[in-house]
Amino acid sequence: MGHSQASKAASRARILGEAAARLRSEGLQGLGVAGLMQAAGLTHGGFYRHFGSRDELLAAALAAALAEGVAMAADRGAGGDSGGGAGEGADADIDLRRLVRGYLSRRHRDAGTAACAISALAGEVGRDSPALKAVMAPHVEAFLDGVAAGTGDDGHAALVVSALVGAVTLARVLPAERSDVLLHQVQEGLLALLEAG
Amino acid sequence: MGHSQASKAASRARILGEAAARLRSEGLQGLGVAGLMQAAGLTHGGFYRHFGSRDELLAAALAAALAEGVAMAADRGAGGDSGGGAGEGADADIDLRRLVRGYLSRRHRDAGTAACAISALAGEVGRDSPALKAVMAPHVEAFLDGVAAGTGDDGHAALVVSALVGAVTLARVLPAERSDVLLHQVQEGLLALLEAG
DNA sequence: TGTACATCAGTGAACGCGCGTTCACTGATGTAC
DNA sequence: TGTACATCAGTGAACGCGCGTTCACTGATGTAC
Repeated sequence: MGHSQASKAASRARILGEAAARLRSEGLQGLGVAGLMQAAGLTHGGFYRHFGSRDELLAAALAAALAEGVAMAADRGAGGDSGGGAGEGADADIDLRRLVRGYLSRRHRDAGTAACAISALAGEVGRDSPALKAVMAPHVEAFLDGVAAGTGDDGHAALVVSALVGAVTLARVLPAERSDVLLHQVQEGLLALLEAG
Repeated sequence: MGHSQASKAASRARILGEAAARLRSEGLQGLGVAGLMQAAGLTHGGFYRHFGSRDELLAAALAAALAEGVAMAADRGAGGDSGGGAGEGADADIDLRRLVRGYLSRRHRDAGTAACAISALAGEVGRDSPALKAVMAPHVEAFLDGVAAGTGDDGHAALVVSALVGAVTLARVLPAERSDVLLHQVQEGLLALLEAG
């Protein structure tokens, strides 16, 4: 076959995008080289033209998944719909009420492939290598800082972000009805908290 | 060799206890039959005298890990020290302030083998089989109910439990200093919330 | 109480399988002349 | 502009390895007489 430099970059982007999606819906352990390459329309042998090892891919894919979350949060802050991402406030401030409602929506809970990488993977990453923690930690800090910019209080931000992540995580374990109730309760609680300042 | 019925029960208990510990510190995927049996002082072949399959073990070990959490929470409620467990209020009410302080302690964050199974495994279980979710869900509900008995408000309980689980999960990803700060901030926030009622 | 026997917890070698990784190869791309 | 050549993205067979699982076997346990 033999392909151009441009198509190599496209392949890499396709592999990373697919890997980020699989990471969010299947977890760190669910990401296999063979299946990933097949999903990207390639054979497994070519993988090593793009990444030195599966571990290297994991770090890059986690970074990609987290970066997409930032982009999604930015979209939402600018008036996008509900759903997945979480991340720094960047320059534009986050609309906190919108964030709370979107993050604690059934849609985000069931998003699978499109869910926030922090809530989907923090548990596993916390048990994994320092390398992977180092990839995720700045995004968690940026998320905290972004919310703090909205609340004007670091302590409140820590509570809000923890509750967001914990609630979605627990909601994915509970049966449908109770899960919906939990999301709604935490949503109400956080909105009241934001109201009170 | 050949052993008595009493020693079979002891072996099973040893296997399950070791499995529960490994589950909490390594996650669902970290639990291998060979390593587990070796840690229990047996060879891998004997595993199938106790469990029909690895999946069956997983369900039993998850239940055991969660049950130990209930016992730990009960101990704490009765005046035990800080640390791991979370679970239903059983009959005795939970001391909520003590729970918050213990759950959000560095000790619990770093507990590994002895950490609360809900915070350690909820992320993975939420992505796993309905069978495993069905094992964990009642414990999450009991945890919520136990805290609700203390707050007298289901909504507050949902927020508190979500924040506890989310904070510990995020604290395991962040570098030491920021992690400590996060735990402290969420602790303060929740204690203030409990104060306000 | 002592003897013969069935049971079955535990052993350790072996299995099939899927994984991450390697490698010889192909052929279009991009360059040198 | 056309020709010769090096590069290297992608192919697909093969590898070693560890996993969950199976199985023939051992020998103490517990029972029947």
